[in-house]
Amino acid sequence: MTLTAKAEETRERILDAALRLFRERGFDETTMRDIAAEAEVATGAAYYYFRSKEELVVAFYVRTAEEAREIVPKILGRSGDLRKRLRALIDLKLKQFADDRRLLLAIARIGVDPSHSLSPFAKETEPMRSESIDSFRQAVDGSDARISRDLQKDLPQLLWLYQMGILLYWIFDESPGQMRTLKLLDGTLDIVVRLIQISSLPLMGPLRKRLLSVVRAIS
Amino acid sequence: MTLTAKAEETRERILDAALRLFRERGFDETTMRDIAAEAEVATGAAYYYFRSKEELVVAFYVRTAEEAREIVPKILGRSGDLRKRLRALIDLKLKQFADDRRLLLAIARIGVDPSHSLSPFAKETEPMRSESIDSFRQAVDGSDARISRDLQKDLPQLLWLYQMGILLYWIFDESPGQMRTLKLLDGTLDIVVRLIQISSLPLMGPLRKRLLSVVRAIS
DNA sequence: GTCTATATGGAGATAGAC
DNA sequence: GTCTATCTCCATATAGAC
Repeated sequence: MTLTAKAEETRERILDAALRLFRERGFDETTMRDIAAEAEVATGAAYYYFRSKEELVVAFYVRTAEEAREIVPKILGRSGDLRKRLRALIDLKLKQFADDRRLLLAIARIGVDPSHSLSPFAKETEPMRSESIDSFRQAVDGSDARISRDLQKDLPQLLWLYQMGILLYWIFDESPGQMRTLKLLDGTLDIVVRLIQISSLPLMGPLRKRLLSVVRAIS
Repeated sequence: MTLTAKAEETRERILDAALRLFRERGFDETTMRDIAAEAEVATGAAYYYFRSKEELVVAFYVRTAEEAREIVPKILGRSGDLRKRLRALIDLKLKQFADDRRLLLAIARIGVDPSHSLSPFAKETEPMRSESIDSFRQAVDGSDARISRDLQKDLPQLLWLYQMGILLYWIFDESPGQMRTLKLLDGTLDIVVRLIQISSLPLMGPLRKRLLSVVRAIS
């Protein structure tokens, strides 16, 4: 998988050409022929580096994940408040994708099919997924919220799922400045944090255990 | 939109041929040429009646919705228990689609894109959607559960959304007999009903109001 | 209105040049 | 290993026959 310098340059040229065209005219409106022409290679060359058009979008997604790796520790250092920490993580993602929001539509189409190898839920994308889940683990563990031990184990995954839901809503949110998503985020994040606290009360043990056993049975 | 008898027969022949082939070899593996050939018409004829391959799946979906219209009142007559009533509605859908579960994958791909005219969330499919939501309204209204008035208004839509989530999970559930979905249903339905009851307590007014205001802001 | 014959344009595959 | 030229197959469009 290690590429020569020349190959690496060709690959980057194709990816850049693709992202440029996707931004200009949209994913569906851009053909692989267009991309190859823009990068000044034959169509087959584009397929040599990216097995499908969707894989170009995934490559973009991977780029942002690499960026995030460096940023996450910084933004988590700012506060111990769980709500703020979660908000920081989600805001980062939204910011990273802000200019290419519609592009994620292509990923969303794949995303609903977990058997597709490029789905965020597929085995093949496990490394990226667990890295993302792990950032939620950091957000939880480093916070000053008191969370029952059993919940603490599965919470990061649940929060990641919550983030995916928010992202999905955002992708299709055509309200000005996507303010509907911001409202959704404002409203639900508050509820989520409150539910975490409520369900961590000893009184809530039975309901919490039931919920967690369902979560474990299906995931 | 009223078809002559002959046209109606052709349309049915094409739809039946399509569903037969979809079942035999799957949606992606069946081409419009295959379908037209199986129905003994030209490719264009298939497109005359169905604007796209997906529309054939939607036609199937509409068939089951028509069936359901007669069955729903019967199954809701059997018990006043909210949990049982909701379970009956969801079980019906699962039963109706049981033999063509994988076919719904084609709808799921569309489904995530609310701007697609065939999405269950699109304006164009509003009649079907509201009929389905209305069956949940019947399930709630006719039950013996005590539900706060404000929640009662939005609850049917929320329950419909819950059902869509279950269906989505089921479509991709490859466990034997889809028992994972049944576990998910068993576990979550219990929690859902309990949450409805808990949140209807006067004590929960503020949290409930916050939740409902979010729901209204985004839908 | 109902349908056939034929055309178009794109995703992806492949043989083989270098 | 990198890449070009060319091919196949399909969804969908369209002109026009009946």
